[in-house]
Amino acid sequence: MVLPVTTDEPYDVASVGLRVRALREAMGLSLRELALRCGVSAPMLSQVERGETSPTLQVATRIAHGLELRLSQLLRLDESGAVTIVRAGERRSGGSPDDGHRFEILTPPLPGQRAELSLHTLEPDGATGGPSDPPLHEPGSRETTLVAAGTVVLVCDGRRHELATGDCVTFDADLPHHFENPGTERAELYAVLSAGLRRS
Amino acid sequence: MVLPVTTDEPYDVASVGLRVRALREAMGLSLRELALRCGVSAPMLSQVERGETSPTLQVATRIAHGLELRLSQLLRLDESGAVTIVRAGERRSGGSPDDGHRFEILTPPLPGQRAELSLHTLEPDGATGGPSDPPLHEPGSRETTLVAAGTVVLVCDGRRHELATGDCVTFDADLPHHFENPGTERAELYAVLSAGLRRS
DNA sequence: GCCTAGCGTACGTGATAACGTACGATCGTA
DNA sequence: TACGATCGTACGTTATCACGTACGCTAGGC
Repeated sequence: MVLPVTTDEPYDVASVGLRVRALREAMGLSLRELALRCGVSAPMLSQVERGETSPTLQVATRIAHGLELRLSQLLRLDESGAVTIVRAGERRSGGSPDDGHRFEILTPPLPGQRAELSLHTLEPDGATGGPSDPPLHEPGSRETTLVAAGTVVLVCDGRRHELATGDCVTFDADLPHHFENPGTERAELYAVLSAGLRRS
Repeated sequence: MVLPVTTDEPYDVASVGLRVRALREAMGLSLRELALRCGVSAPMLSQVERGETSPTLQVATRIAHGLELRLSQLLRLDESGAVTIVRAGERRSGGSPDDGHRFEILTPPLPGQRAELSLHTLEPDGATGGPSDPPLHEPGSRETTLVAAGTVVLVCDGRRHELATGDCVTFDADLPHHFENPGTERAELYAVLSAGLRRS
């Protein structure tokens, strides 16, 4: 297998320090106060904030807890602060009329995005497909799908789950899965794919 | 200020090792192969996988890259593997008829959830409210909202953004914000709150 | 003015993370 | 059966993480 080795370094470790400092100051805490809260020495915190050292997962976890968030939250680099709007007519779309599955992606194609929202349409009488089609493992990702219209069947890891209009299902997206529309009317699905970038 | 110090340890560091091993084996890689990909020695990887050591953020980042994901993705502990369904009639709901804002939460109330999906209804003629109401900073969280019906105005950090049916907006949820419905018909919003647990 | 209290950071020590090497176990092949 | 190849892990050394202490600094108080 090839080794793509993402050359772009999404977050350099130093930026974590800046984030820690910003969060700490936003909470009005001093280094020693935060040190007490999380059980990490104040000098250590100082070094981490200045990027002079790379903390252990252990202490990084404690630091995150002291800031009242999870380590995975702390490590996100989303600097993309502003408001981004995707107008109804500007959606990225895909799928094919052949198999009766079409979809539109409602979130912007920015890197560092945490959740992707898409609208899927499944034609009646057995059309199959869905948010993350055939292979698409994307380890660690998770999917939430809302049935906005019609009825569908989710086949996840070999098990079938019947879903009616208004039902909402959450599952690990790195398991093999797909949706089917056994009904006689068109089905619409809203899918939230979280923490797994669709490598566009 | 009080120090709530979340007593529940959401993820123990050891579980990261299990996840690394699972992902590596899922990709069909040996310790040495992964070692080459990410620039971390094979013995180190072995120790991390067995939870015998807590890696530095630096090497943890490299390990994550070797597994083709971000560190924040790797660190999520969602062991809640299975499929969870919230039926249309079983939604958690809230809001008040007084101010014209009601909502239903479509995702299950499990801890470790990465994205929360909710459906909001804003009555016409100036009803205000929205996904994450008044204070609710939740540093680091991010929100995606789709206008499913009607027209609304997002006021985020003092700036007004007009949104029509089908428009989709993404922004940092830790900024002060709310939605208004200046129109004459009821508005419906789907909101995705990611990486910020609504502390229920 | 001085003195105390708080801040963030330099210093030196002990703990340990990370490396390279080498060992037994396992497997496919001759 | 013996062999080479590869697996995962134990070992010893070096680099560095993380601690406690101590320093210079900037404010408020008597």
